Amino acid sequence: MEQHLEEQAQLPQNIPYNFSPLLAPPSSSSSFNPLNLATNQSAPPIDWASLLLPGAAVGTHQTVQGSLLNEEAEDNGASGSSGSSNKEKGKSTGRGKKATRPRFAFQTRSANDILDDGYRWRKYGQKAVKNSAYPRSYYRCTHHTCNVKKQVQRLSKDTSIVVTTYEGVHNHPCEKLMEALSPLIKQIQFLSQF
DNA sequence: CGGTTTTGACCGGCGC
DNA sequence: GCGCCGGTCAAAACCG
Repeated sequence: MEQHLEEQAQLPQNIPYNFSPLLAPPSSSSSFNPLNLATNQSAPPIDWASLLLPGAAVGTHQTVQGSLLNEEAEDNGASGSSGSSNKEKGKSTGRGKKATRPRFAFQTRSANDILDDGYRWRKYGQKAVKNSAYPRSYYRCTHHTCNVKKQVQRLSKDTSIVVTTYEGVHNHPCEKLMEALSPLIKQIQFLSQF
């Protein structure tokens, strides 16, 4: 099933950016848009790495396009149980009780496979996919309370394009972001006391 | 020495 | 039922 690459080539580029620093678990719906990302079609592409880390010299890369895919999946807290891993991948269509784990993918033009989004990832797998000459890498967020996953894949057609697919929402703040924002926050707190 | 990457095995879904 | 294919596990290697 590799057709979804073609699908996302047709979807509009509404990037929800489910990034939730200091945000409670998914009880409240997340149309949270911390950086007030304009989704104007005339807006220039966003250089995420430059936003998140000013000091990082990560070559030239730009977000080509992104898409949102909703899929039913939910975390099972039991992790590390060796032997048999019970995965309930229900194909139930009517029961939408579980909060849909958001999956969103975007393509990036970059010479570097791994773009630093401020979170820390641990690679747990790599597989060769059928229609691509390049392998797909699987990453997981290193926070134990957080089971966000992402996969990175380079297009065989255009080597300069990297497809990154995020799955899930972080339930913890991003350290690098907080670090970068802390002077601003302090300034705001200081100013707000007058 | 602790965390991360590597890499082959394993497993489950799906199509034939 | 079987084989392909994609996702994950886990042990060993690697690295700061």
